[in-house]
Amino acid sequence: MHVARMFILKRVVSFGGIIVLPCTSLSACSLSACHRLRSTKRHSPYSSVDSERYSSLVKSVMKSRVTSQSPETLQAEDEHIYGPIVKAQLPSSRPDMRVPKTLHPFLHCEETVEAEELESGPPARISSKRGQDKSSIPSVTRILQQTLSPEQIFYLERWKKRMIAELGEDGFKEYTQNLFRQGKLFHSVLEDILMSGESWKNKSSLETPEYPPEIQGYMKSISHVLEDVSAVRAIESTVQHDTLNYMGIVDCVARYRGVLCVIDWKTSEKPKPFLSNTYDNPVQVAAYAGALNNDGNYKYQVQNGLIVVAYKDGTPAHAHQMSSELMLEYWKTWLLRLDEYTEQRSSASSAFSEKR
DNA sequence: GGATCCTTCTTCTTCTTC
Repeated sequence: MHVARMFILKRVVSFGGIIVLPCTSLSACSLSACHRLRSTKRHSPYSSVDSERYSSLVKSVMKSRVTSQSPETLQAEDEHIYGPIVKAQLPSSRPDMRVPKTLHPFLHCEETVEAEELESGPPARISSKRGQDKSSIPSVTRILQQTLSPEQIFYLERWKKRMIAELGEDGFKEYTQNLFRQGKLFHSVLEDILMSGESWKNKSSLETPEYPPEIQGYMKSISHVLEDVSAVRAIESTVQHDTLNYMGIVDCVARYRGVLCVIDWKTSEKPKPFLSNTYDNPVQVAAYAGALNNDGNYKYQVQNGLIVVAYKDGTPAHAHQMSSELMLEYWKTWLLRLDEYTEQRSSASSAFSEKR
């Protein structure tokens, strides 16, 4: 049976919970027809079906359920329903069997400086270096954005399209602006708290009226994580890799349960109970740590990472601690992304000079 | 002082039945 037709059948089956006749095209089996079927009498929905005649069809549909849908098949199906995705690329899986061109070390030197006196002063806050052409130094965020996998681009476009269909262009714009505003507010309040020494530990709860109402839930969400945070060394501080030539801003460097970590705070609408739910966040953290370790402004090394996902309803945040081994793995992934970005840039610039 | 940059988020199929 043709693959696309199979999906239509599958979706129809799930829409109405009714087995319908095989159809040769979407027009022959429109969604409105399905709704009509759905709204008909509820008693014994299978009574009108010649089950013997369609038993092989039913079997084949059921058998196909073990096969997961891929971006290719979803795209074909979505194009029937929503029309083609404007920026769609042919998705292909990217099994990372590749190795970075150069395996730059994650740490600047093997001996990690652990001098206690470094922890005594206030947290560092190095703002971006002045007097340099910043446009020539790409940021971690930009590199990650420019090197998203085709799958990521596909699912993000698909999500955007669905959201616009639901909220409209303006509604979608407002929705994303609101997400950004909340994230920024959360970060800035957290920054103040962490700058204030460890006074947050004297509070029984971070859910106090002094914080803006829209982020009180997030503060409650992270309160149990903050209990384990100590010795804050840097907040919202610029890091720049001396040789790999990229920069970024780390949210926080502190000890979490006694281990020095690069900490990244995130707000999320969906629960992210596993590290694998956080998409590129681990790569981002490894990139920051690698930059910090190779930035002359910082006299210490950080081998571990922590991603904290906070929730608006106050549900306890998920804190994903990354071991030094895991950080090294993500460091390699980061180096690959960096290679990819460099290749993109060089091919773009050579195309530009050819044009001229 | 204005312009620009970084960052802030968003993704992974989806439903019923027991």
